[in-house]
Amino acid sequence: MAQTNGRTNRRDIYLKLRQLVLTLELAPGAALSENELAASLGVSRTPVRESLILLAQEGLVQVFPKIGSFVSRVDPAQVADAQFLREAVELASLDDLPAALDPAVVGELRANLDRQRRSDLGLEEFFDLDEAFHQGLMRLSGHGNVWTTVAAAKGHLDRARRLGLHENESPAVFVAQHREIFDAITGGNVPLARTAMRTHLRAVFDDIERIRAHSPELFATDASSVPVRRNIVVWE
Amino acid sequence: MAQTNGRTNRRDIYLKLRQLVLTLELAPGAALSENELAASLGVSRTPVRESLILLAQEGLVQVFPKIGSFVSRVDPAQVADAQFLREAVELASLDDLPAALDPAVVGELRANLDRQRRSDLGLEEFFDLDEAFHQGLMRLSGHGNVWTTVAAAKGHLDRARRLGLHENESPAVFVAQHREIFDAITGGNVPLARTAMRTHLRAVFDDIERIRAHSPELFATDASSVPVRRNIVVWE
DNA sequence: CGCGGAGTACTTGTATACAAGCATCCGTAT
DNA sequence: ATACGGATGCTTGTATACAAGTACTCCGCG
Repeated sequence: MAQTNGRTNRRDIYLKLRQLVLTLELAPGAALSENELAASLGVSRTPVRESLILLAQEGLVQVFPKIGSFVSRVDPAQVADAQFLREAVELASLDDLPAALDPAVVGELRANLDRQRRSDLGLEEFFDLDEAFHQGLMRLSGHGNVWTTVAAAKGHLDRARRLGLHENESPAVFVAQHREIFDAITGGNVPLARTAMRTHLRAVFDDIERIRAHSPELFATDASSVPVRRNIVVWE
Repeated sequence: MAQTNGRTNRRDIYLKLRQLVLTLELAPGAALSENELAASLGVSRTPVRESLILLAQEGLVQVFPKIGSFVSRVDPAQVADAQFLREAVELASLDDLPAALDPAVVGELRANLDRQRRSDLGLEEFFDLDEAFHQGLMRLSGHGNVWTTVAAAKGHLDRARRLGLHENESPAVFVAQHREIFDAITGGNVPLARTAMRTHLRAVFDDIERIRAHSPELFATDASSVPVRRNIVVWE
């Protein structure tokens, strides 16, 4: 928790850039110029640069000294790592569920699921609800804060998921799986919840190779390859 | 993964400060001044400041705008979170062990264990070996890179471990547990490995309350409490 | 036409100057 | 003696100037 209490430009810019990267509005491989970003955002290089450093630590951007900064391409290895991490954590979390579930969180999850079933659900709305749903499950077992770490590590996975859903059918199948997991948990059937959770988490992951064949330019090939310096910074 | 290829002052300073915090040479609660650190290290504020921002994101330091920066006190909640995370990941890793273990890694682990059994083992050496041992286990199942994420998240846990061992007996019991885990793995007995691993990981954790009673000033009480501004920056 | 090299325009890394805010200490008034 | 207030010295946040290095462009030469 990089808590800088008072509102600072850096925090705002960090969150904004992070959002742009995760939503693919800043495409993998795109060149980022500290100067241009600073000019676009109406601030100096300092907060922009510090934000990029944080994003680099998360693996969302790559900074090559004296060369340039780039939105990192989706790295299949990092996607697999994030998949393993979240699966391990979320499954272990199910084993720590208390006998009496917190009714407030349960109600919140139920409301979340209701919104997921709305027919006019947009993609970004679904991702927000999905994120909140999984974090809520972690809170049920008292490990809500661990989700922060998982969330920080799964940037590559999230981008791959977005790629999959952008060119895929509706997220209806995932919504149904969410329901299944939730019902198993509230029904006290932990083994069933584990099975449903594992199935759910792997559903997205198994799609990645297909996506990669479809849009190879968004994926990393060699980890140390330097992207071309082109300014594709077009947004808003 | 924050790869800035060419050597930069920032990377060096970041690693140095991180080491000082994790080894408790910079005590929890100590005040850090960007200016003083810069002067001590012979550089300007910029690389120091950027390092502190990274450490803040890891939760190892806290930055209060216009007030000061402090080495974060050990937060029992974050220790518990890290414990849960590493246990989930390391146990799940055991389930992914291949039938044929990589002989190179196995040999490396064996050599590591031999060094752990040396009678003149220093504490810092033990911690280094311990870190390498657990990372090696993850590599056996092909999840070596995930250890990076776990390592980044377990800063508070590591500091608690050091506190425990500083005032505790020798790490001999942990070395024996390492051996037990290793033997179970090479013997192909995954269930036994899981049991041994869980026992091992919880051995340290269960000691924390005792340590806390002994040195309460190093632990956080209220998450939002601002430490006193005193310059105890004494090292080397 | 092909190729090489100097110039140039960009990049990030670092240092420094200034801005804004908090805390403490000290002097003054009550 | 005590309460209040302003000066002062610290802090981090931001902006900017400069340094070092890469890559591309373009012109001249073979």
